[in-house]
Amino acid sequence: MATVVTRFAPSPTGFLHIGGARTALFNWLYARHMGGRFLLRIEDTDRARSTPEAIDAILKGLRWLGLHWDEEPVYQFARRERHAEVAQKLLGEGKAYYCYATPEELEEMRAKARAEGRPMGYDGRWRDRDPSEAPPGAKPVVRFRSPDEGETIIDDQVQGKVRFANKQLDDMVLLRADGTPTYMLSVVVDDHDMGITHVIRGDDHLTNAARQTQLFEALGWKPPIFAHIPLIHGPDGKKLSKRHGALGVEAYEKMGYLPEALRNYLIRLGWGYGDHEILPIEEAIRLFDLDGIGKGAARFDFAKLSAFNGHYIRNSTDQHLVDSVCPFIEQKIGRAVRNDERHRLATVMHALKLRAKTLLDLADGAAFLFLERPIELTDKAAKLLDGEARALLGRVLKELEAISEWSVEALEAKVKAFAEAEGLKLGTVAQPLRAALTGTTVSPGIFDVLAVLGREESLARISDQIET
RNA sequence: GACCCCUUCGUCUAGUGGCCUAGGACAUCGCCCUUUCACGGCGAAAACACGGGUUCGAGUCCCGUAGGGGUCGCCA
Repeated sequence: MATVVTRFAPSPTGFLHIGGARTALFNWLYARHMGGRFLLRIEDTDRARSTPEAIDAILKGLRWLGLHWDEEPVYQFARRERHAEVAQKLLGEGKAYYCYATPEELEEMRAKARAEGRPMGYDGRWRDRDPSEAPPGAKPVVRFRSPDEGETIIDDQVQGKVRFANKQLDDMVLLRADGTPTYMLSVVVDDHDMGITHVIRGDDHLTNAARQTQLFEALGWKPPIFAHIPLIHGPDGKKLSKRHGALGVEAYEKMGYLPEALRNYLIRLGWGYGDHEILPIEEAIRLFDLDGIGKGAARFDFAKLSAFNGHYIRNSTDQHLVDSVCPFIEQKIGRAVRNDERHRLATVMHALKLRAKTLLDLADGAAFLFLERPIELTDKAAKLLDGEARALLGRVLKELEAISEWSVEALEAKVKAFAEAEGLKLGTVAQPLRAALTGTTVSPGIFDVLAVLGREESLARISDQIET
């Protein structure tokens, strides 16, 4: 059995969007599962729209997701000579021909075909005409002489057997008038030359698979095995647009999603293995297979992505989270996080991470550590600190000042004893403390907060509220 | 318009003719835990698009209808 070789072949006209990321992921997973190779090919033959920035964004996106490719990426444009050579070969064998039809003529053909209810496309008018009849000075394109009878069958690993009547498929352009190869030619030649065995891509390419199969056959090459995966839709079932999630993966990074969570979410979107939801990458590699891919389009759901993200955050080590969240905190506070602050962050991370779905949430949760006195109160916190609560804080302050060992255990014992002595529920004491210490009504356990803030800062924040 | 694909809870899915009184996850709602919010635990509501067949028996097979999507470039 030959080694599996898959590829991801983005065109660098924009960032790596979520659909592309999933396609890349499936190709990567399949190659890893089969012990094969995963190659990267940049389809940059559209010179007008391809940009180095886009290439950069795509490579960065793949790396962030941990989808490392084997070998050097192939740049399609660099292989144009080879593509042209193949077109010449076809020309020589009569399997392709020069076509001098003008854009206006083509437009006319489409209009006519539509009116007559026929498949739209080129009518083959130069298929059998002698080039000597060419209009003087006109630059021709090279078209593929595609079979006009019979059918082309794709044995798709996801969609099953899909049949196309050959007469539905018109003669596609192989070489443009300027001599550069088109996508249709380039993919076939490159997939062949790169030894690609499995083509896993969006099902918007399903019809292309038929045309490409014809080309493979004309060239005497064996077509790869195809697997056309359904597209991802927006939450409304419509095509994914920017407002729903057709964003570059770097946008997800900025929103505070972990690459492992996005990966897991993407795996589950359109692929299933029984009831498995949480699939760490090694597990995914072990279980991934083409026949687990669903046929229906899936809708993108941020809520579920966030749920996965929360899971991965809770299961990350505290240190890893400190490292990951610091850039978000620095963004918020507008300065670098100091070393002592990192240490303090690490001591409450175990509590913070239970409360976060994203790194952005985590940064919000950690915000109280970075406040400058006197701290500002949210409306809810301010409302909670009425006269009675402030008076209570005064009495608690005395207790806390008397404490000798500023530890979670000692603080807890002290405050609990105080509440009991006052005949109060712990919450009645804890909430005003939380408001005074964090400026909010939501935070990790109050003893964790006291402990991480330290004696001096805690006492100061509390007395700030008593004095006002 | 032509061709192609798709259709199980709101969403992602399990289900490959009897195990389905249709399972899980997210979201929603309720309860428990509890110093807030989370986390965690328990529970509820919630789906086989529709119509015909085939079969002793259909979510599972076939046909049709409806709805959704994709493709029809000298873009990829």
